[in-house]
Amino acid sequence: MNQLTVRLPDGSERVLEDGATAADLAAQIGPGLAKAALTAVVDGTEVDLAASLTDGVTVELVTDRDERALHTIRHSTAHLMAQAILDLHPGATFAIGPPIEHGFYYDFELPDGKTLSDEDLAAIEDRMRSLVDEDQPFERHEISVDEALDLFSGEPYKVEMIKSFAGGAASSDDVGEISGDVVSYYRNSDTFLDMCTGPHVPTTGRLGHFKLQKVAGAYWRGDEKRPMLQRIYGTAWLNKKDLKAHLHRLEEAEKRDHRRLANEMDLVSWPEELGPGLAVWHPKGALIRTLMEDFSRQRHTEGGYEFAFSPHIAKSVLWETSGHLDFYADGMYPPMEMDGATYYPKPMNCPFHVMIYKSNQRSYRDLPIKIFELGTVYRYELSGAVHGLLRSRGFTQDDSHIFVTREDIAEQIADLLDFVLDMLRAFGFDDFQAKLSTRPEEKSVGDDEIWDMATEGLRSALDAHGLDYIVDEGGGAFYGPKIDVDVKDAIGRAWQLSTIQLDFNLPDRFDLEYIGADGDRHRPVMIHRALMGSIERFFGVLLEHYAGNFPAWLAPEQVRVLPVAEAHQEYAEQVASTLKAGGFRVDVDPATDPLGKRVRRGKVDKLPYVLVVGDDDVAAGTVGVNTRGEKDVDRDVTVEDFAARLHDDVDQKR
RNA sequence: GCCCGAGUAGCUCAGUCGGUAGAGCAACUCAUUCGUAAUGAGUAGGUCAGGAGUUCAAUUCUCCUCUCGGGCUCCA
Repeated sequence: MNQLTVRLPDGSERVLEDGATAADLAAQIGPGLAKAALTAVVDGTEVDLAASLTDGVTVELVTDRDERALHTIRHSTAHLMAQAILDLHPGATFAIGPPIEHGFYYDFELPDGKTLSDEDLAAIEDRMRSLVDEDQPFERHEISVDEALDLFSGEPYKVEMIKSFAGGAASSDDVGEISGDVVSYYRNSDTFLDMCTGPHVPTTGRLGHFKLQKVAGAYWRGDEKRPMLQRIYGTAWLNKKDLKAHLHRLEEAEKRDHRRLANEMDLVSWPEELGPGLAVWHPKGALIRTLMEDFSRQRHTEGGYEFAFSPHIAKSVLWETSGHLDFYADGMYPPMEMDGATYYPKPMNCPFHVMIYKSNQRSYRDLPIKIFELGTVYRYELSGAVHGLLRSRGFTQDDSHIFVTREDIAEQIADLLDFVLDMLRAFGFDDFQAKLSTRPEEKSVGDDEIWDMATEGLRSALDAHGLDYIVDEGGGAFYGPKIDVDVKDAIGRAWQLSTIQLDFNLPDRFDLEYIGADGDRHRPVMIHRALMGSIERFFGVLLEHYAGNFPAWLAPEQVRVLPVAEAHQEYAEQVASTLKAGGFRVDVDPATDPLGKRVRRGKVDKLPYVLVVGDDDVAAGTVGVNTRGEKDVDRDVTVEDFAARLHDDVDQKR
C-alpha cells in the first residue's frame, strides 16, 4: 500500500496511508487531539477534517481551543440554524448565512410570506439543540453548475447566486462555493443540505455554545429595491465561558447606552412633540455641552481660526450653486416658500463660509483663510435611521473650511492632523484608526496633479504622525480625497468622529479665486473638516465612553458637600462657597436624609467628589474626601489641599 | 423608507384568558440629626401613546396613526 508524508507545524513529519484524512492524522497523533480537532489548515488553507491529504503538504490542526476555530464554529452554527428553521417551517428558502464578528446570521424567506418574531427564536434554538444531540456529520460534496441548478431548483436565491456567479464572471468574494464550474455543498441529513464553500466542523455535536439574538429584516443582496428577507442574528463561541462573557459585555454596553444615561442623568430628552431625531438639552446636559464647546472655541482661537455665524436657512439659489440640490436633495428638509422665494434649511455650513470668502478679493497673502463655526444643520434622516444623539435630524457641527493654495495643501493637512488628535486626546481618547480614501474610479472633478498632490499630502501627514491607517482605494468623494479618524472607546467600540475632506468642486462652482504672487487669478482649494463631527453625536459617544462618569472638567456637579448632621450645615456651606469662589461647581446635600443615603446618592449621581464634613472637620478646617471609583475615604484633608487636587484634575482633564 | 417588536405613574416594571389598574425608586408631609452605598410612617401621582371598530362593557380583541427599539437601506 502506498503511503504519504505530511509535515506538522513544528517541522516534524508523519507518515500516513494513502487517502488518509486530516482526521486520521489527528487520530494518529493522539486521541485527545482527535477529539478536540475541528478543522485543518493544509498549506495555509483551512479545510474540513474529512479532507484527504496529499503527499508533502504541511498540516496544522485547529482545535476547539483555537481562536481560529471561531469563524468555522459560527459558520456551522448558521447552517445548524437554517436546518432548524427548515424543520420548523418546511418550504423555507435560504439566501446567505455567513459568520460575522461575534456570531452569524442567516437570511431566508418563509413560505406564504410568513414572518417570525422574537418569540419564535426559542423554538428554533430548542430545535438546534436537538440537532446538536443528533451529532449529524457535515458531509462535503462537489458537483457541476448544471447539477447544482438542478439540486437547488427549489431555492430561488441559491439559483440566482449560482447563475450570477457561475464561471467566475464576477467577483466571487461572497460565493466561494462556486469556483469555475464546480459547486460545493454540505449535507447534514436526508432533508437538509446547503450550498457552501466550507469548511465546517465535523459534526453538529461539536456546536452548542450559541444563542439566537434577534430577528430582523434585510434586503436581498443589500438592495432596497429587492425583496425584504428575514434575518436571524446569533452569537456563537468556543465554550460556555466565552459565550457568557460576551452576553455580559452586551449587558454592560446596554447599561451605558447614552439614551438611557441621558434620561437617568437628566441631560437630554426627546419629547414626542418635537419629532423624531430632535432633542432638547436640559440644564445639566447643556452645561456639559457648553464646556465642550468653550473648549473647542478656545482651541480654535489658539489654532488661528476666525469665527463665523450663518443663518439656518437660505434661498434655493445657494443650494443650486453649491450642487446640494442636485446631489443631496433627498437628505435636505423640504423647502419653504416666502416672499416669492424658496428657502431651504441648511444641511451643511460650507456654502455660507464660501460666501464669506467671496465677500472680498483675496490675495495669496491672505491664505490660508480658516473659517470656523459651531453650525447647526438639519438633515432629513430616514425615520428608521434616527438614533438618539448618534443620528439626529438637527445637529451642530464643529465645522471649519480652510481656503488654501494647492501648494500649501500638504502643510495644512499636517497641521490639521495635529489639531485633530490633540482635541480627541483631550476628551480621553487615545486609540485611533485612520482611513485614507482616494480618488474614485468613476467620475470625479479636478486634474490629476491636484489629486496626486492632495492624496500624497494626506498620506504623508498620516505617515508623519505614525498613525495607523487603512487605505480605501477609490473610496473618496468625487470632489476630493479625505481622511476619517475612528476612535476606540472604553469598551473597545470604534466610532468615526473626525473627518478631513478636500474639495476641488465647491471653489469651482462658486468661482472662488485669489490673486497669486504672479498677479494672476488662481483657484483655491477648500478643506472641510470637523473634529467632534456633530457635537450631539460626540456628546453621546462621550457619555457612553465614560459611562456617565464625566471627568471633573466636564462634570456638571463636581463636588457635593454632605454635613454629617444639621449642626454642620453652616460649615458645609462655607466649604461650598470657598470652592465656588475657586471656580468649581459645588452643591450641599443637607442632613435631612441619613448620611449613608446621601453618600449613596452622590455615588449613584456619578459625582467626581463627595465631601463629608462633621465635628472633626469643623474643628480642623478639613473635609473627608470620597473619590469616585475609590472605596477608601480620605479623611482630614484641608479645604486648600482638596481645592488644589480638584484644580489639578480640571487642568489635566481627568 | 422597509421588516420585526414595544408603548401602563417622573423612572424601572408587574397586571388584566374583556368588568377602567399595582409595586419599588423618585416627589411631597411628619418624625428621625445620623462619620460613609437605601431610617421609619404617611400623602399624592395614571384618558393604560392617540384615534376608530367589535362588544352590555376595551388598558386588554381588531384596524389605522404617532413615537420608540433592533435590523436593513441611506449618510453627495
